Amino acid sequence: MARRNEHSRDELREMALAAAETLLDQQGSEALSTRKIATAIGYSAGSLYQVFKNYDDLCWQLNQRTLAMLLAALDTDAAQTLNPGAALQRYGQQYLAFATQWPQRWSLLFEHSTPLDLDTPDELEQAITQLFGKIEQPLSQLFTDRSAEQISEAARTLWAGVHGIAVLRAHNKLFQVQGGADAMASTLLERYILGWQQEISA
Amino acid sequence: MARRNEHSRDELREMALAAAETLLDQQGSEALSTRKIATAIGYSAGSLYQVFKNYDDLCWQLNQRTLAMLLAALDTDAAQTLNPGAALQRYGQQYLAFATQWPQRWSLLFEHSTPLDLDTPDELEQAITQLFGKIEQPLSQLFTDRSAEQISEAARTLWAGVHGIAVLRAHNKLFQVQGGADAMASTLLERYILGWQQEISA
DNA sequence: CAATGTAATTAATCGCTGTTTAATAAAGTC
DNA sequence: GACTTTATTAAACAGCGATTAATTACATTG
Repeated sequence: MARRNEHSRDELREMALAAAETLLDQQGSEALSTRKIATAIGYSAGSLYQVFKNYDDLCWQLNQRTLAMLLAALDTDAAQTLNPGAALQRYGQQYLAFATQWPQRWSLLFEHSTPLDLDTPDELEQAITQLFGKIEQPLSQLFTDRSAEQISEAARTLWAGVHGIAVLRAHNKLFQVQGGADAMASTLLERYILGWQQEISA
Repeated sequence: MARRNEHSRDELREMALAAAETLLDQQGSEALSTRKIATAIGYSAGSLYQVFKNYDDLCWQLNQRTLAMLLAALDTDAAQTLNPGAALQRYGQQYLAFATQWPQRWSLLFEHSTPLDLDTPDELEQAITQLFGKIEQPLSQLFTDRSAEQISEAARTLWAGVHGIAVLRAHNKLFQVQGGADAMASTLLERYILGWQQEISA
């Protein structure tokens, strides 16, 4: 068959990733496959290997797009105008909301573990660094007398905490109250900050 | 071939689960398969279906054993003699240590999401409830004037927080400092408790 | 325009997976 | 010893990621 140049390489890549996102959203990561993606865009499965190194590479590129979406979702300029504590609260709520809105994409982002041979792509690591940077900013406003390392560690701790809440909620069954995740993240952030301020004044 | 009754049903089940744990520890959950497990115990893959409903069921039973191990690891009576704050710290460190010692089993416990059709087995839910109970005890000692619901929510929040730290550490690359997880969990617990106490006195 | 070379696309194949089915062999029963 | 029951397996099925050879379309040259 081979209708050549009907789509450019980049077009094919974009079509495949878009189709994969749709399949992922509708059927979950378990049901995702090269054959289904290829069929969805009217190509053969083998053609995907001209655009992706392998299935793992395709997943990384999916995750990269998801991370970009997540960063954009946290990029409301409202965070700039709010006071630092409220900004942190807002980040937490937005993170949980993102995990709710895109459960499958968000889940793939963290369930897809690096298969030991290759390490995390640079662009993914940069996005994660960017994510932590967002949290460090209001934190450094709140704790001006703390070192950059302490701010960085606190940012990672708080993000890990909110992430853990999202993880447990995603795996159902761990919370009886459904609306509890938001409140839990809120108190986690509030009490951590209050406690840290208490440490300093002591 | 069919040498019958060489092993009882329960023996076969035990052999399969033990072999699966070895394979899991050595090669990870991705490499685990019914054929490999069966070969390891000198049986055919089909024989496993007399003891396990399906592969998912086998994973659930693996996870059940892992949860039992985790509960046992947290069952040091030292927690009873320590003051509440130190007991919580100890639980956190022991949880992180468990995730370090059994990375593959611990990972399977949370990566293996329920495939929608069947819900989490009762025995697993009970074990999780037991886990939360352990955390609630020192918390209720620290915060005697709080309601059971508030204690319960705090226990889940703190456990989610420590769990999130373990998750991020397991997926490598998210922390530059390797020994940082312990310190992060420690400060998370300490500052949360301090902050909560501050809330009360206010 | 025709011939050649090149690159895209696919059908077929490989080895793997979980799962089911029919055949087989051993044990229990009368 | 004959018959039933049950454990066990080999074989098959559908699907997976990945590779390969063949085919088809395009581009380039003479």
